[in-house]
Amino acid sequence: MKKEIAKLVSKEYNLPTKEVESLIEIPPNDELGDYAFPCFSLAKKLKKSPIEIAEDLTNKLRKNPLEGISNISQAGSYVNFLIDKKILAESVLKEVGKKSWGTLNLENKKIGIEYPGPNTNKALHVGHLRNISIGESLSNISKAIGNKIFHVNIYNDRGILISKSMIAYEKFGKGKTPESEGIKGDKFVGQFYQIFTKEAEKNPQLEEEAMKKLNLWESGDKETINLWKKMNSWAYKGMQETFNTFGLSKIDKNYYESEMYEFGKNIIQDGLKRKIFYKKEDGAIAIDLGKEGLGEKVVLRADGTSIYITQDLYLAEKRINDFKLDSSYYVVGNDQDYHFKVLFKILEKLGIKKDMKHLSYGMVALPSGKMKSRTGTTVYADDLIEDIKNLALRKITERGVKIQKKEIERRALITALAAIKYSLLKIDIKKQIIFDPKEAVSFEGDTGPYLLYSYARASSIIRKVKSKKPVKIVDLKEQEIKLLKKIDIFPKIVQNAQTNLAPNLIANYSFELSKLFNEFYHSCPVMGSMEEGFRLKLVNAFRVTLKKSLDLLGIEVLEEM
RNA sequence: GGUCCUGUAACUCAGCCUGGAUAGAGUGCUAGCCUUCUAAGCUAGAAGUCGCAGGUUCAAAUCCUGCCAGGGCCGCCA
Repeated sequence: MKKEIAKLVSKEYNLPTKEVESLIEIPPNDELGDYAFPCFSLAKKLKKSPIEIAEDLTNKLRKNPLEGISNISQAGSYVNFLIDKKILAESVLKEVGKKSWGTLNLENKKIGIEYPGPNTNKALHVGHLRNISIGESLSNISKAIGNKIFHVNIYNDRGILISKSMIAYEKFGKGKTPESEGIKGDKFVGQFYQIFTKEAEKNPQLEEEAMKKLNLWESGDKETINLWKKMNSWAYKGMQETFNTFGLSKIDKNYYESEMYEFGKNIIQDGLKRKIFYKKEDGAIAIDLGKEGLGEKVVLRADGTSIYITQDLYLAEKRINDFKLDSSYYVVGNDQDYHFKVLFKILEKLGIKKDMKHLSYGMVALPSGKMKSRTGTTVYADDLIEDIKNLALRKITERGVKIQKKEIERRALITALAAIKYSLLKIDIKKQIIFDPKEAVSFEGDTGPYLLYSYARASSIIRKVKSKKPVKIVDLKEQEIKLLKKIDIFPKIVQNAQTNLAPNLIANYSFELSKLFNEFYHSCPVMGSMEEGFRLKLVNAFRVTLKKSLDLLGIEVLEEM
C-alpha cells in the first residue's frame, strides 16, 4: 500500500519512487489517516510553502483515486491517506491464515551464536538468565528470518577460580557431596569458592596454595585432576538442571577451556611471520593497536604460554571452520567490550574475520551495587525461579481454579518463566538492569503474565465460540482497526529486531499487541454478535501472531490460566 | 588520565539507528466498570526544563560538539 502511494506521489513531481517511499510516515493519530506524505522537502525544490504544496497535491491526487484508498486529505504541510479498512482486514486474515507466520526467508546465513559461557566455580545467577534470554531470543529471531543457527557454548572450566574452590573443598569439605548436603551441585561448588574468599582474607597463605593447585593441575597431577573432574561434574549437573528448567535450547557444540587453553600458538607464530605481531624485549609477543585506540596488547606470554586472547583467537577460527559459518556472534556482558574489540581487530588483521559481533549486554546489578559471587551477594537463578513460581502458585490457588496439582505446578512455572524472561528482554540489551528482588517480578501491567493472560483469553474464545457464521466485514470498530493494523506490521518488527539485534523490539510489540487485544475484548463481543464470523477470525489472527511473537522471546504460552 | 555505555513523569522503561504534526507505556495515586467470551482485565484523571549548554536544520528527545552525573573497561587474569 505504501508503495502504491509513493508511486502516485512520485508521478506528480517526477521523483524517484524510492525517495518518496522513504519519506512516507505514519500519522501520530489514526483519525488523520494511515499514511502521510510530508511536503517539507518539496518546499525547497519548488520554492513554495509546504502548506501550499500539500493543498495542491491533495487536489491533484483526488482526481484519480487509487483502489484501496478511501480518502485523501490535507492537514497543514501533510497529505494524509486513509486506506480502505475492509481491504486491510481481508489482507491480514489472508496473510495470517495462510502460513501462520512461518519463516520469512529474508536471509540465508549460517550463524554461530555463543552463550551462556558459564564458569564452573559458581552457580548460575540472574545475569546468566539475562544472557540466556538474549541468546535464545536472538537465535529464534534469526531463524524466523531464514538463517541457520548453530548454538555453541564454552565452559570456563579451569584456572585460578576453580582452583580456589578446590583448595576450600580440600580444607573444609570433609568429604561432603551435593547429595549428602542436599544442595544442587553448582551451588555446592560455588559455596566453596565463597568459603575460600572468606578464609583467604584471614589467611593470605591460601592464595599461594591456590596458585600451586593450578600448577599441579597444569602438570597433570592425578589427584588434582580427579578432584577437578569431580567438582566440575557436580557443577555441570547442577547447571544442566537450571538450563532445562529455564529452557536453554539444544547446544550444537560445547567447547571446554581446559581442552584448548594451550592452543592458538600457531596462529600467533603465523602472525609473527607476517609481521602483524612483534616480539617484545622480554620475549612476549604483542600487537600494536595504538592506531585503533586500543593500545598494545600482549597475545602470548614471555614464557611462551597462552593467555585468554590466544585461546579466543583459536576458538574463533575453529568455530568458523567447524560449522562453515558466515557469521559468528557472542552473547557476553559489556565488561568484555574491550576484549572483543581487540579480538575482532586482530582477526581482521590476520584475514580470518567473518561477520563477527559481540552482543554486549549490560550487567544485572542489585540496588546495593554489583552482584558478587565471591561474597555471596547474588540472586541465584534457581532461587529466583522458585520464588516467582511460588507467587504464581499462590495466585492460581487464590482464583480457586479446580485443576490437578500437577497442572497448577505446570502453569505456575510457565507463568514465572514468562515473567522473568519478559522482564529481562523488554529492556534494551545495552542497558544495565537494576534488579530488585524485593519487588520481584510483578504480574500486572507491562509483564509476561499479562501477555499470557491475553493469549489465554483469546484461546478461550476460540474454544467457546463454535458457530460457523459467514465472515462478513461490515463496519469495523476502532479497536478492530487498531488490532488489524498492529498484526499487519508484525513481519516488519521481526525484521527490525534482526537488523538491530534487539529482542526488546519484539517484547514491546508483544505488549502493544496484547494491549490492543484487551481493548478489543472489552468493546467487541464475539459470541452471538452480528460480526461473530469475522471477529472469530480476528481473534485467531491475534492469537497466532502473539504466539509467534512470544516464541521469538522464548516464552511458552498457556491455553488456560 | 584514555575509552565505551547510560541519563525521558514520583518509580521502571519505550521512542533515538532512519530528525517531522499535541513526547508514549507500565507501576504507584484518584475516580469508575464483573447476571454476557477468564477483573493477572478495561475506562477516565492528575503527573515531563526529554541531564546541562551550544551547533546543524524550515524542523532536534532523535544528528554533531563540549560539559555534568552514574556504570563498565583499559593485566604477560579469565
